[in-house]
Amino acid sequence: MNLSLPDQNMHSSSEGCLDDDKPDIMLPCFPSSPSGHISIGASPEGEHPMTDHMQAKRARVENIIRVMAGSPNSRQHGDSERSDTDGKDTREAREAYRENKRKQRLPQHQDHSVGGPVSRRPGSSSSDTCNTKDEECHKLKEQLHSMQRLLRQLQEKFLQVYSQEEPEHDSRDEMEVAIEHDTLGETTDTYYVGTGDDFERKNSRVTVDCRDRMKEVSYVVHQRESHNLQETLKQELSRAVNECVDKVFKKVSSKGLELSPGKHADSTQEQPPAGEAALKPRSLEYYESTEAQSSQDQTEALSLVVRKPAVTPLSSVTPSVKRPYPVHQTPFQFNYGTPLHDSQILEHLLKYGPHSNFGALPCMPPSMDRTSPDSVDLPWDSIAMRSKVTSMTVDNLCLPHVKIECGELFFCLNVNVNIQEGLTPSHLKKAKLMFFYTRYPSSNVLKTFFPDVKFNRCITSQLIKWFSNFREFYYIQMEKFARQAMVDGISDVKDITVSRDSELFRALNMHYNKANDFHVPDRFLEVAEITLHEFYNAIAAAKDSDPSWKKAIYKVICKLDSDVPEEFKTSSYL
DNA sequence: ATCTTTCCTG
DNA sequence: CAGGAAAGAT
Repeated sequence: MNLSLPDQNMHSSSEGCLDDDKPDIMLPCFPSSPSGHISIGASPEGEHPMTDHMQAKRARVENIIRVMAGSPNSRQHGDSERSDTDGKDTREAREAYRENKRKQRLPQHQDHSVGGPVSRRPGSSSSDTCNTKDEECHKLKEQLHSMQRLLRQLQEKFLQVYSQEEPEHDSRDEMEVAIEHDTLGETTDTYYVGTGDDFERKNSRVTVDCRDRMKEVSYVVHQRESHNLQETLKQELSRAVNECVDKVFKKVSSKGLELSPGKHADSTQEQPPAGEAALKPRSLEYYESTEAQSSQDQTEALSLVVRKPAVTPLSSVTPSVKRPYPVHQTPFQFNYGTPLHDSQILEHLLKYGPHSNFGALPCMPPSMDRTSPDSVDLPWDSIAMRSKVTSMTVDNLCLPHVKIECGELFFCLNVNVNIQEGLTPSHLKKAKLMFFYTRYPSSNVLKTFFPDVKFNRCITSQLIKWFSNFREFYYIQMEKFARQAMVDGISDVKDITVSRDSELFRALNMHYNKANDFHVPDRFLEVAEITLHEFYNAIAAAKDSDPSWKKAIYKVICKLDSDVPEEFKTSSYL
């Protein structure tokens, strides 16, 4: 991990904030953030005004993804998924008990300026525009080619799925031939000569359409060397992707994924455990049939529904796929500073699948089998493609206006694609690092910065509890060192400083950044120093005789939160 | 009344 | 760090 975030992401002055008397609404004092504190990614849910239709559609697709991939996280309690390094066997039972006991709803308050500025530079000015344009053009061309390649892979995978489900039609070879031809540049309309299978025809049509779309983009690339090239190409490129993916998805839908309208219920309701059979590949027909026959027992939000394996005996073709992605997979690094290309997104999806973790790994609950990493790639491929197709279309759905900033597209994908249930040690690590920026994160902030976590009451409480524990340790240290300063006979608060050499800092760093592989922002040192001063002053004024003397200090400190850098949304913190 | 936070314990 | 009681906030 080489995270060394620039300190200008932090508040540079605390005084301005201190004057604010509203602890719930933070007013970031960004000297260098014209875009301010508006989060572009926003929260994974709800903040994009979506129609009911869209939400229902999205919920259905999410459910499809989950079911099809047989997510290892499809089990019941989020907490039971937590990687349990301390080996307490009673944890799950305790969690279940706690979950049942808890009645409170998720905290929804205090949404202070989620997310920091997106350091998206307005682009270089006039001087080097020529070279820049050439570079841009070249990059875009590369993107285009890459996307074409990926599209072919997509189609190939797509066909693999169907050829497995419908072995009577050996359509795959046919498609491979088509792809081969396409690769060789043989424009042909003979794609769907052959089986006469309707689906094949449709899919081939998709292929042709997509390819034609790509050709349009190519045409633009070659024709437009003008000053608007960059934007034009971006739009063309992205539109092409969206259109193609959408077409693919529509074929999937027409093939058998039409689900009954979503019955949105309390999303926090319990789900039936999926069991290990949940990860086996299932034919689309299976979904159709079970959807029809068991629709009455679907009382939960579709996105949460996981089919009980007992309902229908599953194919025994692939015995035990426990994990749809490689255990030792390199976490996908994403940097908003360099917007991710669509093709990279596709590539990642193709490589690792929709449930691959762009961020945190490992994310396997201890109960899951980690011993068979070899089994991951084979059957997963077939499952994965369907999920990929639908996953990507989910994002299409949530961005119908074709907002084409790659970063946003990726964020949307990331949210929808890598949903984890349960918090892992890497989530804990990330939370600790976030503490360097925010001591009092709102639940909305937490949701924003843990987009790969499927939140429920329990998870939210746990995350909040983490920060509560962090604070506890923090304040204990502060009090301890403040009292020590008293004992040491320091009479002036100004003589108390917190530097990276300070013992106090070392203690804190050891706690929140044990690996010491994260560059703690200077602002945290400032906040620590302020906190220490507050404690010192209070103790010096003998205010600690008041049982609630710390409250005043908490009130001050809670205003010193900074925005957590965007990188925390997607980067890996392992 | 419900939810958040702190405090204490293990 | 989690569990739970209790205080605090709304």
